[in-house]
Amino acid sequence: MEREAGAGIPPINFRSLLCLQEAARCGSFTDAASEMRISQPALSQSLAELSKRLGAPLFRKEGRRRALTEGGRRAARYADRVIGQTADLLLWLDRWERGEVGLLRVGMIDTACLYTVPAGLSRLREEHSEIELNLVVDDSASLLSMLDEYQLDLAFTVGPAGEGFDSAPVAVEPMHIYSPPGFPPLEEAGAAEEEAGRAAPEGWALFPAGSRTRRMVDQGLVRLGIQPRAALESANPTVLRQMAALGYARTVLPRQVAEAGAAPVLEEGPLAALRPVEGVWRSADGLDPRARRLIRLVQRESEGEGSPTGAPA
Amino acid sequence: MEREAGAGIPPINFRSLLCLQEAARCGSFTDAASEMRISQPALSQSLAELSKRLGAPLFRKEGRRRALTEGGRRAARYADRVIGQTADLLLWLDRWERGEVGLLRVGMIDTACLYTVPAGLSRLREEHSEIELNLVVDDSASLLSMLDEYQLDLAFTVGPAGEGFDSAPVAVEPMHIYSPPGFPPLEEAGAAEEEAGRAAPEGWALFPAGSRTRRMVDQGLVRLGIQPRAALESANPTVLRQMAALGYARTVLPRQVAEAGAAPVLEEGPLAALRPVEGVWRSADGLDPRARRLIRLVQRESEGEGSPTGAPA
DNA sequence: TACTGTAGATAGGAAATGCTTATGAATAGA
DNA sequence: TCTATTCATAAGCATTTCCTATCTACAGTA
Repeated sequence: MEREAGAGIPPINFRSLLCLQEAARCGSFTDAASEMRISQPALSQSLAELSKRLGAPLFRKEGRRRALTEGGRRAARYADRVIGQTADLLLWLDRWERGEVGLLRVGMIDTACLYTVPAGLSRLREEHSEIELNLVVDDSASLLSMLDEYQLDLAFTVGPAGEGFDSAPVAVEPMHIYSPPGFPPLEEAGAAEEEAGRAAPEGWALFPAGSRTRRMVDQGLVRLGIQPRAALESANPTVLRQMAALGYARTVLPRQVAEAGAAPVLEEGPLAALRPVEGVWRSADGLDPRARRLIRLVQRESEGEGSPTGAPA
Repeated sequence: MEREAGAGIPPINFRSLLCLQEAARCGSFTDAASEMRISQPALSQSLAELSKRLGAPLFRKEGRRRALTEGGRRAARYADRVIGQTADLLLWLDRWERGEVGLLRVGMIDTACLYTVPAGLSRLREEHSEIELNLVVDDSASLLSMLDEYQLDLAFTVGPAGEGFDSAPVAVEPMHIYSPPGFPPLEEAGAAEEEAGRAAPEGWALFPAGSRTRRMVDQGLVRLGIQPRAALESANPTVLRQMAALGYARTVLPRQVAEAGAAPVLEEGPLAALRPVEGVWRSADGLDPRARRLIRLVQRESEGEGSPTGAPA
């Protein structure tokens, strides 16, 4: 036996429900028609058609007017409900289109979650409490694949985003070399390493090999004449700072991370990279209205700190 | 400012809601179309049209398929609700048309309420507890005018009903003359009254002047050679019996009423009239299905007691 | 009783809607 | 690169829906 979904439901048009609602309210076809700004025969026919499709008489002749039958009253209550629900839906959809309600699934890299985004996120919650937020923190590559798989609507990652994505810059993080207080000066360290190949005692605490930031850092260090040895890898910048602060290794961090600790125990060396943080979305679907709001707020809140170079499309 | 009832609500057809529901369930336009036994382009267009009218995208391209957007999910939930409510309405209307549910407003004369109708009414409540009953007890003329003014759907009155009404007989009540035990025999009483004009001491307790039953009784008494003097008038047959039982007057009552008292204190005289009790409805609207059920049950229950001569139309 | 105004129904034609088949464009998988 | 699949688009036809004009039934009134 085949299950038929809406089997037996006749093709009712909302117009006819509006006609019924109005006729029930006015108690007169003529008045209802003029209220609805359609002709009297149109309303009359519409109601006749509705009655036929529902399979029950909705009106009875009472004098030269028509009065609702009991079935008609029930159908009118039904029409009220349906029209009300429709109005609700239309209202919600409108607000959804405007980005005032709905779900926003956002992915962020660690530093974005720690420093760049939270202020804008707070503003968004203040201004639009009806936007439901889902947050994910991961590395750029993972976030982009989640975005691609429609598990996210927006991701704050290290740029550039690449094929299939659009993006708007929200911050540029200067990444400096940070050394523990007791470490030898960078020049000597670099020279020593060059001489002894990889025998130099001072290692580095770095982002994981293969990550966007790591590539960026590696290139920067090379430009500074440094070939770093990774003594420790972590995707968590706070971990890197901690290791450096304990004197185990040098590291390269966004300045905000390095300066976040209680006392400035690390010595800031030269700039190794300028890491761009972008809000990214799928180009195929365009920018979600809620995501647009968040990006705008993040850009506004980070003004002066990072470098908001452009507005989202 | 003019209040527009359903202003801004676009003309949505239920077909398109069924399409949305099915597409959401199947996750594929092609499958949904074949489930609904319409062509794939029909469903595709229907959904495009719906989306346009709702003013929001319901689907997004995901590979070569289409996946619901958040607005689409919401619209689909809405479609589920509306379709469910529509199915409920259709079911109710069907049962209403069959006379299984709904309101039945019934008027009855006293004796119908006391003897003819209650058994049928009980059966109706047993068999169709979802029929809501409104009962009114009054005299035939009042009931017929209430029926005419659409305050009743059915009335059990003394026949014949007259112009604009149809009817079905449910009982015939034999009405006899009943005298208190001490009263003189009827012949002498009649003679005495004829001789002395209206000086005879024995009065009559009768239905009110102008009532259908009173006219019937008067004619019957005339045929018996009696010109009754009304010492007391009441529309309540129980009152008439009581007055007769107390020895104040003769009366003419349906036998059921006369015999209803604890002991048979009244002496039954000759038959004065055969009072027909009918179920009556407006011919313009036809017989309400619930009313038809009740009439049938009343006829069946009173079989053997009264005389059910015919079935309702 | 006949006259008159009003409420709703019916008729005929134009416009919109919805369905079909045929075909095109984009994508996933081989 | 080829092929199969999924949805979109196009063109033609049937149905629905609306309009104007007219008709019928009823209520109030002379």
